[in-house]
Amino acid sequence: MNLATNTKIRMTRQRQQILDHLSSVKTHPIADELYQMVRQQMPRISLGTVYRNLEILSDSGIIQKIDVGGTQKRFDADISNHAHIRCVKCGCVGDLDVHIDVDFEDAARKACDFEVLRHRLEYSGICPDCKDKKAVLM
Amino acid sequence: MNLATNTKIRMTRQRQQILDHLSSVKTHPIADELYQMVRQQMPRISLGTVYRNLEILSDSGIIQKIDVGGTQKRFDADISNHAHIRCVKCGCVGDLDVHIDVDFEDAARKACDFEVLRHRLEYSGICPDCKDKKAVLM
DNA sequence: ATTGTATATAGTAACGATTTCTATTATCAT
DNA sequence: ATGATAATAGAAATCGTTACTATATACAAT
Ligand SMILES: [Mn+2]
Ligand SMILES: [Mn+2]
Ligand SMILES: [Zn+2]
Ligand SMILES: [Zn+2]
Repeated sequence: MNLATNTKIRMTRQRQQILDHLSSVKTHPIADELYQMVRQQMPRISLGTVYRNLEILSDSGIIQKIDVGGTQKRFDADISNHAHIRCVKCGCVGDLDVHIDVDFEDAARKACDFEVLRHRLEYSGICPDCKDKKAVLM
Repeated sequence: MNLATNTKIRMTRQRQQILDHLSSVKTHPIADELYQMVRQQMPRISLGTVYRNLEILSDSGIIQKIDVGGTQKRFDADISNHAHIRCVKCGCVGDLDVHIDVDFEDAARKACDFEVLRHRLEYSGICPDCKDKKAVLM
């Protein structure tokens, strides 16, 4: 299951907490980070519940799962179309509103025999914090 | 260690086989697929050796490790700058020579506080084989 | 060709992220 | 309030990848 389903989902206390916490941050947390956040309010929640709900919420199109390399998937309550940049030093992920006026899919259609569906633009670099740390060491 | 190192590496029989097999295909195989290929010639090679050598070869800049989503990393003996497209049905990965005349890094620099280093453009779609299979079912 | 030594190997165990399993509990349309 | 269905906690399992270790190999110097 990968696209948004139109099945209505039950709103459990756990699911609501996960969604609330994810909505309140701009950091693109991994599953375990959300687990730690929600545990403050619900100490008995299980990590499996966090994983399952993140899956259900992203399948429903309410949040998005993002894969910017590295070993862990990240999650974003902002489902608008925007790019991401990952810090090669600390692994943090930031938003990036680049608007490049190019029809990417169309360009790709001319270059292969696939039925082109979507594209993803991802950046890597060094975040402000890590830039500062580097400066201190010099 | 992530960038090309200038340390010279020993050429073992195992390493040569892995490199030869990878160079002979255009399929962007995963580690286990290369393991199966090399096993035809060297039945005693261990999967750990395949993983270690793929790491060493990509650190040396001789091959590239590519991450196009999904759970497994893929490898490519073609180190030229080109994009990839992944089939959402079967997971196969194809090459894509799209040349979009845009300074991606520069566009990103204006949109965030990161020191922008590089970008990656990735596509997903349906490969020719899976298009045919779908047609047969209709 | 022989040697020395740093590096690589096979085989196996460990790891870490994610998924699956199952008995119990909660949601929500009726 | 009831009951059908979906969700939960907690634990075990899965799977890609990495680490460990005793033995073997590559290769530069002799
Ligand atoms: Mn975002
Ligand atoms: Mn390629
Ligand atoms: Zn950073
Ligand atoms: Zn396909």
